[in-house]
Amino acid sequence: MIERFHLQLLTAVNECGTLTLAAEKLHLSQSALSHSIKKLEQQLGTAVWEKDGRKLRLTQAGRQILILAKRLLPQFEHTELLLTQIAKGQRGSLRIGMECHPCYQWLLKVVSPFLETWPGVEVDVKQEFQFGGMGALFDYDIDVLVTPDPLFKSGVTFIPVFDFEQRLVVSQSHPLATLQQIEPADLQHETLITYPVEPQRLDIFSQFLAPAGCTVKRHRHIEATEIMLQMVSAGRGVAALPGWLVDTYANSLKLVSLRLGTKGIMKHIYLGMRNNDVNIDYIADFVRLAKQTENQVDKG
Amino acid sequence: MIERFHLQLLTAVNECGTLTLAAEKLHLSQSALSHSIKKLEQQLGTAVWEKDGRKLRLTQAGRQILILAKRLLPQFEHTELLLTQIAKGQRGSLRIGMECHPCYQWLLKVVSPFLETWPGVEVDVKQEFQFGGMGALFDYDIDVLVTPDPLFKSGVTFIPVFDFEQRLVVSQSHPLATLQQIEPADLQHETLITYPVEPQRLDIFSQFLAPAGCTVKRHRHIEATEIMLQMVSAGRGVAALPGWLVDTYANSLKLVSLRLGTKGIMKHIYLGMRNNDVNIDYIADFVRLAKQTENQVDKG
DNA sequence: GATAAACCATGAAATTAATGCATAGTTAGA
DNA sequence: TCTAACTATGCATTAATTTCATGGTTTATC
Repeated sequence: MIERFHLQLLTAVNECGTLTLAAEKLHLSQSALSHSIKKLEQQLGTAVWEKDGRKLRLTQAGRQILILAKRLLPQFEHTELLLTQIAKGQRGSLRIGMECHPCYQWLLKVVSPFLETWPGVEVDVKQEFQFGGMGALFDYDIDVLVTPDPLFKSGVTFIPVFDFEQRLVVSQSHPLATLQQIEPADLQHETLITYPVEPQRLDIFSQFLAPAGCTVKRHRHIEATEIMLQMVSAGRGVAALPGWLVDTYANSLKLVSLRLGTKGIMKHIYLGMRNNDVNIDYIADFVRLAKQTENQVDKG
Repeated sequence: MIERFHLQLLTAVNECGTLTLAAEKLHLSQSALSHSIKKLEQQLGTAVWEKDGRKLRLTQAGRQILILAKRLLPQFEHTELLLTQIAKGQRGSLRIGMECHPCYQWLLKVVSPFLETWPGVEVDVKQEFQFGGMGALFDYDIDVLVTPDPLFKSGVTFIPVFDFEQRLVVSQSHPLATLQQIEPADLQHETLITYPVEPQRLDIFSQFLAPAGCTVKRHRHIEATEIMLQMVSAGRGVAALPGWLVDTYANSLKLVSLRLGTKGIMKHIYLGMRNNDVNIDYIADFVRLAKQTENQVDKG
């Protein structure tokens, strides 16, 4: 069996020229190396060096091992370096799961500084999960879940990072645009545009229309946030979206956002992660950065 | 320090799923593996697996090591396979040094069957040596020396493999072409074409012209055998070459070869090799094949 | 929810391997 | 022929690996 030590041995002897000097370099006795060589040669069934006077010359076999050493040793060392970085929490992978469609815009603001601070961490964003966001977290498909619906189970920690109001978006020329606030009945003749998810996961249904026993004239699905806003801007329908998100497009698309009900629908975005991971440096920092964005958004 | 054993350990656990089964596969106890893992993790400063119920899941660090394992283990194994072949004498390198210009044609007849018999042996032919063929042999620049001038020194063995007569080549229309044999004085008005080496290494000078105190009208150097023969064919000069070599071109180039002196110049090609290498299977076989060609050439 | 089965972890003892010491055996060069 | 500079080797020592026995956890089953 050729061991890593043998590769180092070959390399050292090759560089130093003699066993004695190689032994010094490896902080071992000349005797130890001599014994190692003898054992290796016995195992291989072939000499690694042949003595030429008081020098050692590599045999054919020895040359092959040296070639192997030159190729493999740097790879060992590279991986070990990587591992010390992982151990120090400087390197890893952060797979973010999104259970909140409009939050994508917000996420970009968090990821951007994160990538700069943590060059060694590979970031990936996933949006579809076979067994839901929680399942993905438990199955190690993702490391952090961005969701408005935390499920406080053991083994997982949820941290609130961002509050916002879910508001109705209409175009500036829409009849509802002048109202102070929207009541469920106001929507009965409207086309409501939402993301293509089950209605019970949409607050405008579960917290607004359903409790009042109201419905809308028509319900349309659109995947992309920007297209959705374009449709609203064109008067093709209304949508329920985070206030801060609407604000960023309000001027350019001539949009107005309105409170839903008297108190408005208040939402919170949570970051969920496995308890074990909470103290990983770069994950803690991700949470910190996520919390910071709130202030920026409020101002913006 | 990540050792080869650790790579095997990671691989085995990855394949078997559990420590217990991996231990079986590696012919060790489950306890031994558990101890090894603990030690490795302490050295690395990071966990390799994390327990999930009664299963083990690789950590980020563990995944890196597994990647390393998948890349390095096959290379270890490949080299070990190579070494067993070297140990059995099935593989190696045969660097042939040529100190006999025209023998190149002959060498091809030896190398061709050799390559078929010894697919694992890498053959290389070298023709120029800083310190002569013997020096190259002693310096391990070559493994076999093809030469007509053996130097019987200790440490090196020379084996005669091939006899031939050095003859004068002239074109069929040359005035000398009708002679039974050539005497030194016959060449005094001729242009002699030779390989570009020192005259003392050319038999026609050292064994034929010089002893008789004769010279030629002109002496030209040409490197390539075939061009040399073309020149002779065109009546531009005469040359001294092995009889068998001339025979192969006699018809196509309208050449005649003539005996030099009454007894002719008889030559022997020797294969020289280091004593240590004489018993290496493929080198012994190379000598055997070299001896065989003599019969073929005689007939041809 | 008790029980058995399947795992992994651990301490201590036993075994095995690696290492160093002292020294002998070579070789090269003065 | 010496000496300096190496490598090889037997033996004692030290360190490591491995096993054994056992305890603890988790999962599945009745």
